[in-house]
Amino acid sequence: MTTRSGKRGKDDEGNVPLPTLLTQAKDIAVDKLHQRLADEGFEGIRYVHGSVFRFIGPEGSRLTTLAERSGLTKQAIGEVVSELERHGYVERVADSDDRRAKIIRLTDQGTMAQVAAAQILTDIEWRWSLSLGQDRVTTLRRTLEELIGLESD
Amino acid sequence: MTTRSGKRGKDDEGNVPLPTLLTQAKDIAVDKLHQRLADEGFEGIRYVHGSVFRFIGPEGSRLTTLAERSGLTKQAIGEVVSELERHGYVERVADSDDRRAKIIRLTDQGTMAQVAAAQILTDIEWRWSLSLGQDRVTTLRRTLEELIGLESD
DNA sequence: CTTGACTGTCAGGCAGACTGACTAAATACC
DNA sequence: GGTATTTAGTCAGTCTGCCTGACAGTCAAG
Repeated sequence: MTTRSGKRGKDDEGNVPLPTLLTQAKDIAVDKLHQRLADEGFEGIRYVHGSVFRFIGPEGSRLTTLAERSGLTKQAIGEVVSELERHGYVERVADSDDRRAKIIRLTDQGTMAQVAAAQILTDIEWRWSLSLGQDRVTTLRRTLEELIGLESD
Repeated sequence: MTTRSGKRGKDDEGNVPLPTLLTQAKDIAVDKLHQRLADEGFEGIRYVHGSVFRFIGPEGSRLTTLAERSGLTKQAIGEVVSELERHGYVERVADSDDRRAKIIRLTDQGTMAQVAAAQILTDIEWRWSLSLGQDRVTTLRRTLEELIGLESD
C-alpha cells in the first residue's frame, strides 16, 4: 500500500503548523527544480549537491571551504564532491600554492547546471508570481529574509 | 573562523534561493519549539515525534492510520511510537473490536505535550507578528497555504 | 471452514552524515 | 636549520533514520 503523505481533507479545525507549511513549500520548489534539471539533461542531481553549487567560488574552492560554508563535515562534502565528479559536474585540480590542497572547480557542464538551476529557481518564483501576484511572492521572500535575520542573532 | 552558512552581504542580485530561506525559517521555528518544550519539562521530543502528535486522533489511532497520515511506513512509525511510549507520552491499548489492533493513545503527559506544542507554535507566530507586523505573518501563512494548494494537484 | 486480506512486529539492509585516526604538506617556534 | 604544531584531504568505522521483506495472529467473505 502506497501511503500518500498526510493529506487531510480540509483542515479539521486547527491550523496546520507553520513549520509544516514551510517544509511543504520547500519540498514543492525543490522537487520542481530537480525535475526540470533532469528534463534539461542534468541528471543525477540530488538535494545535497546544492551544497556545492551554491557555495563554490567562481575560480573554484577548497574542500574545507565548502565544508565550512555548507555546515557539513569535510568527509561528507568530500563524498558529495566525488559523486559530482563522477557525474562530470566538478573536477579536482592541484593547488599550485599548496600541495596539500586541491581546488574543486566546476566543469563546463557544472557551470551550465549551476546557471540552469538559478534560472529555474527564478522561473519558479516568476510562475508563483503569476498565480499569486508578484507583490505577494516578493513579500514572502522579504518576510522570510527578515525573519531569519531577526532570529539568527 | 566560524562560517555562518551562506550569509552574503546585500550584493548584486545573488539571491538566496527560496528553498534555502524556507528551510532556514522552518529550522528556526522547529528549534525554538523543541527548546521551549524541553524548558517546560517535555524532554526527549524529536522532530519526527510530530508525526504522532499531529496525526493522532482524540480517542487514539491505530498504527496503520498514523503510518498513512504521516507518509511513513508502519515499521518506521512503530519505532517512533515505541520511543514515545518509553518516554511516557503514549500508550498502546488493546482494541476491543479487533484483537489484531492496538490503539495508540496519548497519556496525560502526552496530551499536555500536545497542547504545549500547539501553544508554543501559536506563540512563535505571535512573537513574529510583534516584530514584523501581524498582517505580514498572516500573509505569510496564507501565501504558503495557497502555494501548496496550488501546486500539490 | 477455507481462503484471502489486514495488523503489528521482527529482521535485515542501505544511505547519509557523523567521529576518529591517519599521511602529507605547510607553518610556527626556538 | 630542525623540530613541533597546525592544516588539507582521505580512509575506516559507527550511528541514525528510514526502507523492504517475512511473519504470526486475527478478521471477514465465500
